[in-house]
Amino acid sequence: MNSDDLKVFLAVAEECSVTKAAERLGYVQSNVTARIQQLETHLGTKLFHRHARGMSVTPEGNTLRSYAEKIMYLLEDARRDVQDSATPRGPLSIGSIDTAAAVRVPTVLAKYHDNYADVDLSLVTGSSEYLLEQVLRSQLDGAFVNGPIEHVDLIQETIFREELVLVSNRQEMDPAVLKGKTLLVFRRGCTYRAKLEQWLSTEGIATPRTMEFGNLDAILGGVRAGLGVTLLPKSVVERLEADGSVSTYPIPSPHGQASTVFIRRQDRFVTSALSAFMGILQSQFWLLD
Amino acid sequence: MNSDDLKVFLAVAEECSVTKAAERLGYVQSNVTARIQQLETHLGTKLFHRHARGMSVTPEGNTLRSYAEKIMYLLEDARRDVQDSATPRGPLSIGSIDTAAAVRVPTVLAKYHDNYADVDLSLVTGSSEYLLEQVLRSQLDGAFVNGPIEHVDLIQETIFREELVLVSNRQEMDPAVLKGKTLLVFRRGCTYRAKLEQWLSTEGIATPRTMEFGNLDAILGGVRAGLGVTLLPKSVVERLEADGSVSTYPIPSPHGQASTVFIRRQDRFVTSALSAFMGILQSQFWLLD
DNA sequence: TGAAACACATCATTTTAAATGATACCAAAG
DNA sequence: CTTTGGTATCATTTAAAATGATGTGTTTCA
Repeated sequence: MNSDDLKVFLAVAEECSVTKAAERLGYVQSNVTARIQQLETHLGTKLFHRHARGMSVTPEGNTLRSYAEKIMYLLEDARRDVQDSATPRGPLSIGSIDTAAAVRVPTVLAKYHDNYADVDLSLVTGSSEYLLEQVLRSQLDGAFVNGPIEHVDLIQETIFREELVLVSNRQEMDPAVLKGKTLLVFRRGCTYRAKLEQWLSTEGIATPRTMEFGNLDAILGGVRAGLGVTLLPKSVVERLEADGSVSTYPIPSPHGQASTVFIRRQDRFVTSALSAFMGILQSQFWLLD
Repeated sequence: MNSDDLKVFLAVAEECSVTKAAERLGYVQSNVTARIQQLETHLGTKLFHRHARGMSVTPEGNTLRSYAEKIMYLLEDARRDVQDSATPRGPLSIGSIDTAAAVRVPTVLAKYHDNYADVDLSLVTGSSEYLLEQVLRSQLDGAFVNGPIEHVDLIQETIFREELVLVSNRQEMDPAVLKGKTLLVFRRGCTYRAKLEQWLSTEGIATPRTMEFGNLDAILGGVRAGLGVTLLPKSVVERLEADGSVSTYPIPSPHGQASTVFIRRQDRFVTSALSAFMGILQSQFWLLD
């Protein structure tokens, strides 16, 4: 048994399918079948249940899986640690929630790129839940998400605190106008929506109807068109408010506070590229807590 | 890079020699050379310095080495964890210092063998230092050594406490007789010797001359032949004392106390065979502390 | 109910990577 | 200045992995 066997095993375990795993690995199906069988023979254990829809891991397979994952991470970290020279280079994948990506993160990225041009930087946006998952799977080196996060495998550092405001195209703003209004929110995992509902329940106002949008610009477009109101960090709408296209209403504490944290996997090797990124964060923002 | 590459790499790193590594792995030298070169090319880093006497790892090589060791252990543990069925079987290597091997351990081994005949049990004797090293290298599943041990990678459990006594062939025994006597000790790493010296310094008696022996029987033979005296756990010489061939003199506390601990690697998978062994220990002795 | 779609298994064949064996080379020790 | 003890090179063999075509069994749905 070696790490290549485990790589094949893991692919099948994750895809629950020999065919899909083969596709992902760039192999032909029969090869993957053969290698799984070989591994099972070698260990003297059935690792998968076969059924018409695909494969599913047995308890023994599950045991192996946790080892296999650790080994894969170690192999990758070993390569990085050996190759990583002092000056940052190579790929760096950062995730960000849409709101942070709109106002805070761009300046960080710009400064980072100025200083470390050899790093191939990429930014992925998505919901906090999605980004968290990606960081856990080591698909992202780190991500800005809504905090606080509770997870043993992650390290979080609070980067900035945001003041949440209700945003509308009306001139005067008042919580009461929410009655009968529609709330425009992100599709999934919107932390702000939960905050709003908490607040409204203390105000004795019923939760408004909601419309779900896929991105920030769509939401802001909707607000300007009078489609409804939304809840966003003040910093995101500051410019729009200044030129009069929207008006805002601050949410009182504690509901009006949101923190953005930078998360990364606790046990993975920190590349010099990532280390430098965190350095920029520290230099640009007070690291809170 | 996969775990097979790392296995070859580790062998060379440990042997400081391609030739020896090849021998150990059952390969031909040119193959190992080629694979190391390939690995270096792949990582873009020199992993070894070449000199006339062999190879030595570079700093980068050293970095890789720690990862490689972890990965090797994980691979072995994965196999064990998946294969290990509830009923203990397979190999179990236990180490023991000579004194414990003489009186306490045999009964444990006997009982273990009675209960778990399918386990292929082996016992290695040696100094505490040697056994500790072997356990750390996972050459032994566990070992009885003189405690206490301080090591983050090891778990220790105190198994029995021994009362140390001076052993002589004379009838009357007194610390003063040590003057001008020779002390018979084990070659290296003898904890008892240190204890004796501590005690003697409080008694104001000069450290006696010493003779070094390789095993317990030789020491006891020497004592009976009037060659000198020795310091051993009371339990070891109880039988000899009863039949009158030696006499003993107890060392007062705290110098006269020695504990025997069972150590095992902290982070390795505990096979059912080892688990059962520790179960026997618990049933036969009070686990102290 | 039967044909299409889907998924894993089997097997003969090809391809690739690893291992071998012979030899060259190099530096230190004698 | 030759032997010894080590690594590097390279043509060749061998073994393992990957492929491609085909078989078998299950579900889906017309």
